[in-house]
Formats: sequence, C-alpha cells, structure tokens
Amino acid sequence: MAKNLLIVESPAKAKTIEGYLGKDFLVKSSYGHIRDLVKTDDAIDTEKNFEQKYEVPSDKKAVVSELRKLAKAAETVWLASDEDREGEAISWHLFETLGLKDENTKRIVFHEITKPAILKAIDNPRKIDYNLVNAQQARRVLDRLVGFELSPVLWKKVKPSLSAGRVQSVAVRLIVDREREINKFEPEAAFKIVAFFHTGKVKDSFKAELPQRFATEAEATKFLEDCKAALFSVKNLETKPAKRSPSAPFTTSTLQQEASRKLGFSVARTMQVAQRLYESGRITYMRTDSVNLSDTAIEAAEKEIKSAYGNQYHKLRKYKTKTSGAQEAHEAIRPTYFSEHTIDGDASEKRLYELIWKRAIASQMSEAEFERTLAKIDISTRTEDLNASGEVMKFDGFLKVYMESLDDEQDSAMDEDSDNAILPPLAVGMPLTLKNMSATERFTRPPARYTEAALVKKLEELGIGRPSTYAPTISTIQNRGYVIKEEREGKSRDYRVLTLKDAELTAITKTEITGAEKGKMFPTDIGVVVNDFLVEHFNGIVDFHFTANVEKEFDDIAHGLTEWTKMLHDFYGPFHSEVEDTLVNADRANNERELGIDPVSGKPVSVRIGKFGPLVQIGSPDDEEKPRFASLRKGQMIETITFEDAMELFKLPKKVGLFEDKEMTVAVGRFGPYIRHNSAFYSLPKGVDPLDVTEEEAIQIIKDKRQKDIEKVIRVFEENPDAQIEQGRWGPFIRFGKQNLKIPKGTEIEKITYADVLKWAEADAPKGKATKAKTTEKKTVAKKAPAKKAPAKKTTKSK
DNA sequence: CAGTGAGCGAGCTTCCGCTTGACTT
Repeated sequence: MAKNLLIVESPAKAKTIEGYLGKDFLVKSSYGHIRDLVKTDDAIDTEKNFEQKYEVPSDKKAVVSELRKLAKAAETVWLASDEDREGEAISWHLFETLGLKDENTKRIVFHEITKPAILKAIDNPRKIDYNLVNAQQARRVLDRLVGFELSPVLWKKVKPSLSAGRVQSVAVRLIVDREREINKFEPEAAFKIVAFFHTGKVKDSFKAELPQRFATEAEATKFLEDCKAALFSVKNLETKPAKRSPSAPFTTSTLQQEASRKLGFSVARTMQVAQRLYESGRITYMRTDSVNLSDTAIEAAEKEIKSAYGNQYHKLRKYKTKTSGAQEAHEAIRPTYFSEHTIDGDASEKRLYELIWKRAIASQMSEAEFERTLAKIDISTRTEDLNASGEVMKFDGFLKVYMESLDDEQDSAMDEDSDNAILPPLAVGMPLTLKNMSATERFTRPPARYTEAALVKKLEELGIGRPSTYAPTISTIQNRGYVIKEEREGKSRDYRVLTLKDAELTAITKTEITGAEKGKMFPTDIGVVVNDFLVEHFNGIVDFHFTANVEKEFDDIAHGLTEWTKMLHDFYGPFHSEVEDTLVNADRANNERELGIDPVSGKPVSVRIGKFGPLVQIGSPDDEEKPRFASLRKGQMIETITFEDAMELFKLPKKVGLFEDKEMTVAVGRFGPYIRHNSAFYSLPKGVDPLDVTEEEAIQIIKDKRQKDIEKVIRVFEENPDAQIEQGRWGPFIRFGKQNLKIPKGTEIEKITYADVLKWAEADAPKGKATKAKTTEKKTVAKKAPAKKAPAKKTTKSK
C-alpha cells in the first residue's frame, strides 16, 4: 500500500500527477464535490445560524467509500483540490467525510499541472483555510435560499415548476432587456457617399468615402450634382505605422466565444469537445478563468515558434486577467504539447484543437506591423473632403497563425465595408479621375441579439456564474422555456441608391432583407412574465450588480473580516420578508393586455398567458357565449402582437375541402403550417400561405407527401403491414407500429426476418428499470424517482 | 403539429458549483 494518498478533483489530472510522483504516491480523484446540501427544504435551519444538513449523493457513494478505505491505509493524506473557494470546501468535505485526522492530513495547492509545480506544492503544505471554507458555505447557502424561496413564489404566482436563481434569472433578464431595446429601436436612414477614383490607370482604382452622411435624399442628390463638374485631387497624405497585438490565450469564456464565431459551435458542444481533448491529454483543463501560462508552457511555445517560424516571430508575453472575481485556480487553456500543430480525432476535435493551438501560440508571438495611409481628397465644388485609406502589412507577426474574429456588436459598430485596401502610389496635388460615385441609403442598426456565447461573455463581465456553469446555465434557461434559440425571418425594406457615372445621375429603389436572425436567443412570453415579476418584486436579486456585491462580502469572509452567518442574517432577513409579502400581496402574473374590440361581436380582444401558453381571446368567461381562443405563433409575443395580427389568428384552422371523403383542415402548429387529413399531418411547403391554400393545392400536397413516403420504404414485411424497413436520415431503420427500431450493427438488411423484428421490438420496449433499482437504497430516492420521470417526459415531448 | 383555456387540490417542481460517465435521440 502506498504511503501517501493524494486527492485531486479530476481523474485526468490524477493520472498525470501520478506520473510525476512515483511509487510512494497513490493519486485519486474526488470527481468534484462529494457532499451537498440535502435536496429537501430543511437543508438549512435559518433559525439556528444557518445550520446545514449535508449528504453524500448516491452517485458519489462509491467514490467516497473507496477514498475512505484508501485514506485509512495511508500514512499521509494530501488534499490537493483547486485553490479557490470551491476547492477549499471540497478539501474540507473530504476531511469531514473521510474521517481524516489533523496530524496526518496536508493541504496543498498548485495552479498548473507541471512536475516542478507539483513538487514545490508538496514541499509547502498548509492547513485547511476555514475562512475560505466559510466563504463557500455562505455562497452555497445563499444560492439555496434564493433559489428555493423564489421558485415556489413563481409556482404560486405564475406557473408550477418554474425556477429562479441568482444566475439564471439575470441571464434571462439580459435577454428580455435586449429584446425590448430592439423593439423600441427606430432605425434612422442616412445617405452614405462612396466614390471610386483612379490616377490615370483604370486598374489602379481605389475607394474613398465621405466621413459624414446626408440625412435626406435631396442633400445627397445635391452633393452628387455638385460633383458632376468637380475636379478632384489629393489634398493631404498621411502615413503612419500601426501595430496589432495578439489576444491572450483562451479561458472558458473566450474559447466558447471564438468556437461559436469561427466554428459555429454551441457553448455545450464546445465544452463536450474540449472535455474529450482534455481527457485524451491534448489540452490543459478547459474550465478556467485564467489567462496565465506556466513557465514550462511559455518556454515550450518559444521553442516551437522559433523553430517553426523564426526568432523574429517570438515575443515573450505575460497576460493579466481583467475579469473581476476570477479565481485563477488553473492555467489558461493551451495545448499540452506545442509541437503538435494538429491531432488525430474527429472533425470537431481537430478544429477545436487547432483553434486552441493557434490562439496559444499566437499569444507568444510578435505584433503584426502595418503602414496605414490616409488620403484626403479635395472636391473643387464642395467644402467637404473624401477619405481614402489603405493599409500595407510590413510584418505579419502573430497573424501568421491566428486572426481573431469580430463580435456582432463590434461588427455593427464598424462600417460594413471599411476594408483595408491597398492604395496606389499617390502624391499631394495629384489630380484624380472619378470612375463613379454613389449615395446609398443606410440605416442605423439596433443592438445585436445575444448568441449563447455573447451571453456568456456578458455574464462573465458582470462576474455572474463560473467557467463550470456557463454552459449549464445557458441550457437551463432554454430548458425552462424562458428563452429560445432559433431562426427568425427578416422583413424586406426598400432603400434608395443614387449613382453618378459619366456625369449622369440615376436613382433607383432597391430591396434588402433586414432583421433576419439565426441561432440567436429570443425571450419567450413565459420568460418575459417571470422576468417582469421578479424585477417588480425582487429587484435586489435580479439586479445586475447583486452578484458582484455579494462576492465582495464573500471575499470579506474569506479574509476573516466578516462572520459568514452575520452576512447571511443581514441578507436573509429582508429577503425573506419580501418573499412572505409577495406571497400574500402580489397578483397572479399573466401579462394580460387588451388589444381592441372585435368589430363582428363587439367583444374585447385580449392576449395573455394561458394554461398552455400565450393565447388571444375574444370575449370574457363571464359572457353567455363562450370566448373564442387561438394560440400565438412563432415570433409573436404578448408584448408586441398587434390587433390586426391577433385577428388573423382566428382565421385558422380552416377547412379547405374534401379528399377521399374526408375533410382537409389547414392550421399552424409548433413546426409551422400543416394540413390535417384523416388524422395525419402534412406540412405545407415553404412559402405557401396557409390562409389561401385551395382544395386542389391541398390534395396535391397530400399526394406528394405520400409519394415521398413510399420512396423511403425499402422493404415491407408480409406478416404485418405495420412493419417495414425505411431509409432514415442516418441510415435504414425499422418502423414497427409506433416503435422505431435500430438495426443492430453488421446486420444484412436482406436477411432480417419478421421474427427478428418482433424480438428487437420486445427488447426495445421496457427501458431503464435495471439502473433505477440500484439507487433505491434511500426512501426519498425511491419515492422521487418514479414521480419525477412522468412529468419530466411530458415536458420534453411537448416541445 | 389536434383538442384545451375556470377551479378544485395531492404531490410534485426549484438553486449554484465542482466533477464524469451512462443514458437517449
């Protein structure tokens, strides 16, 4: 048995460290936290100084009992969890749960997994820092109190099963606020002047722009008219050197942002792929807020840069974390071996690795150097000057490997086409020939909607959430139905273009699509209702600075300046009163709004959240005649729907005629417009307006769909017409009544018999019972598991 | 992907942060 047991948080880390330490050390992992507050409402006794009830969750029991056994046998136990609040608490929980003794327990910390760092840590052991542990307890207890007191208020005042919390509710608020800014936004039009000149040789033409814009078409026209007979010349030339520096290596948040922009990954996908790279030893730990590189990494990068690109490309750089609240328990995300420019693996692993490699390498490279030229062009008939700018790269530096892409926000702040073209040789006083000039009507743009990654960036700026929770938070707010990531169609908009060419002025109207979105975060009506409710009654909690403020107090606790229970008392007293008060006094929230009066019945038309989502309604339940109802469609919201749009909703579902003696009905569902016929669904092709589908068109759509279905069938089983092999998206599968069966790998399709199908269907039917039986040790678990299953399934299915 | 839309009421939901697999589609 080894003399020393060293416990870290992650098994991959344990493996690496074991290699550094040799035979005397057994290195094991706790797999994160091993204890947590019990899941029931009595986890914290607010009357007794916030006394907590902890338990080892069932999935951690095996880990804990193994560690306990090993700890008993070891001479010394080294607690090597991360050096941050959570890590310190993990060490403390291990100490308590494993029944460790002070005299043979040592607490050590390191910020990088390198041999010198580990050895140095072992030479400098310390004791558990109870101030830091208390700070974590305060954090944990506060989050539980907030989450488990606010959520039930929502169940009572809005809808069951909703949730609220210090992090998720602010994330939703950001999205709701942004949506409102966009709705409120009124674009302003202005005419932008762009001209193309040459110096005699037509192929040397270059672009110039007027820095100011004209508010009206009349002013723009006047400008172009003035330019008809004008003489143009170079008035001023200025050449300046410019430099661009590389970005710091990746943290979790910046990796998520770049992977989203450059690879189109969701934050969850980025983390999944990064996890695989980490586990296979390709990269360092992927949940980090630090931009720091270890000395060994900096040296390795230097060596690689010098040998691959030359000495002039290297520049030693150390980065400082700007994010407030960063705990820097790890290194930045970097490749383990800089010499590996690419790796084996699937496509997404390769692409993400390359991104990480390039960013880390570039962070140790020299600046890119440019020469930027700005030319001012005189117009003889006007006082304004045109600007032309060009950029020549003198030295590529880090750009040889890595170019960071721009955010949407930065994007819209910049001119769409302010490219860095090359200017031909120019001299002051040189006359210029105008090729053409245009005045194009351009509109100011509303603030950009959040992508998942942009939301993570914002949360990080506000100090809300941690690297390990960004991706889960983004998932939570979508799973709760507060926000939805989707595609929305834009609207077309006309704009004017005036062109001056060969001393002739022409004007045309063009059309563009504006406001189309893909993969952006939109609030849902329920998200809006919950947000407004929380802002009205619990503004302190959903305030953007709440986390930053309590973090300061946690820091004070960590430094021994504040008693953690006092901090919680001061918070909980007023908070709990607010909860009580809201439960008694607040109205139910459904964001009801009256839109107008139905001209046919004379009854009021209103919109609100109903039992099954947002709806419009004509009349009220008090009327003798029952009210009429219709659900809102994709992209429509309670807050913004117009009376006209609401009235349109009552036109569907609509009967369009008969086919095979059965009625055909057109309606709009969750996945778009469809025809219902004989209890089957046929979606309408794109671009067909559900309101004016004719009987003939509907019949054709049904026939087309049937034809396509027939083409998909590979084989039908004679024994049962409900059993057939079909070509699916990912290959053939068996449709057996309502069951979809996988075909086992290596099976020849020709040889499948009906008996096989019956056998596979049988095997497919009952699921997941074996695994559940194992976890029924505790009464609470046994009671909860089946009850949980049923409603959870329903909600996921109804999406 | 329809239909529904009140209120009654048992028993359920819920937080954030630290880690991986074991699940399904």
